[in-house]
Amino acid sequence: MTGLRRDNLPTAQMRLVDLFENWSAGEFDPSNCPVRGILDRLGDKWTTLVVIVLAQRPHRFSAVQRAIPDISKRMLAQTLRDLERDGMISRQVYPTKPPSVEYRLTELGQSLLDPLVNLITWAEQRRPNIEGARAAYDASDRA
Amino acid sequence: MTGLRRDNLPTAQMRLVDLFENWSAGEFDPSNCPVRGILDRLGDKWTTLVVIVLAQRPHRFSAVQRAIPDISKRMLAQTLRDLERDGMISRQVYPTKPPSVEYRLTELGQSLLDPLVNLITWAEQRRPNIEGARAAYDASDRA
DNA sequence: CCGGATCCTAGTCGATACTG
DNA sequence: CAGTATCGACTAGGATCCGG
Repeated sequence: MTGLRRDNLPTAQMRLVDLFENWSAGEFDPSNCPVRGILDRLGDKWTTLVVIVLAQRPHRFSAVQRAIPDISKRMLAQTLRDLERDGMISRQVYPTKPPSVEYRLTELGQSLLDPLVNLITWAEQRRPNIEGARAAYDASDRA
Repeated sequence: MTGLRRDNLPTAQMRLVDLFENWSAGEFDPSNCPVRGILDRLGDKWTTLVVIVLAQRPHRFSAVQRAIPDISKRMLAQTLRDLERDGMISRQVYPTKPPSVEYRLTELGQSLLDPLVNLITWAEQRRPNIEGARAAYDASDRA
């Protein structure tokens, strides 16, 4: 009942079992975990949105800001810098007057779109379940 | 050069274009964005790890803590509660003495494993690229 | 127009101590 | 064993001003 038989498991689960065992073998040093860094970045509130916006087409700084109305300049600049540092987007400066800077996804950035779309699709499909579960939980426990 | 032709695009990108246009049509209210809530949760530093641990098999509270050595009781309890609230895990209390509580993924939680594995796989494959880009960026800009 | 630097607030997380 | 309560440190993030 507590064990896990490897046969007849969904492939995703099997993959995770393998991954986890590999990590555990290496003492599972969390700072060395490749997933943490990636997911932390994706979860940092703006990165995903910026990637989605740039997936449409290259954008200038203020164009990104118009596309995401509730982002501050500070966070936009920081998010763009981090994404550039990770090689996900490229920054092209046109020394016009006034200057303009165009951001676009690199090939690496494009390659993120596939898993990202999977996640978004999952979120869309399962949103009713999640919201239902939340409502039920809140209703029962509030007593 | 700035436009985006719908033909001959990767499917992932096309999906995103569609999604984004739908969102924009509704004024893109960020608080109504289903993805934000999901990704925020996944990015909150522990959720993903806990899901991965529970994907191996059901765990008791302290077993999860042993599997993730650097999580505090406080954060573990909170993460488990949030996941339960979202219907991703179920909480089974055995009124033994001393009490024991077992957590396991629900069907909804299991369904997250597929997109999650995609993301992890992507992160593993692309980690050299990301780390290389980081090193290059830091080397050039430090001047 | 683009974005860096500064200041400050508000939420987040960890350590510790305590309860059922 | 399985949590909760309280506190303090840390930090993400918004507002604003400034420079290129």
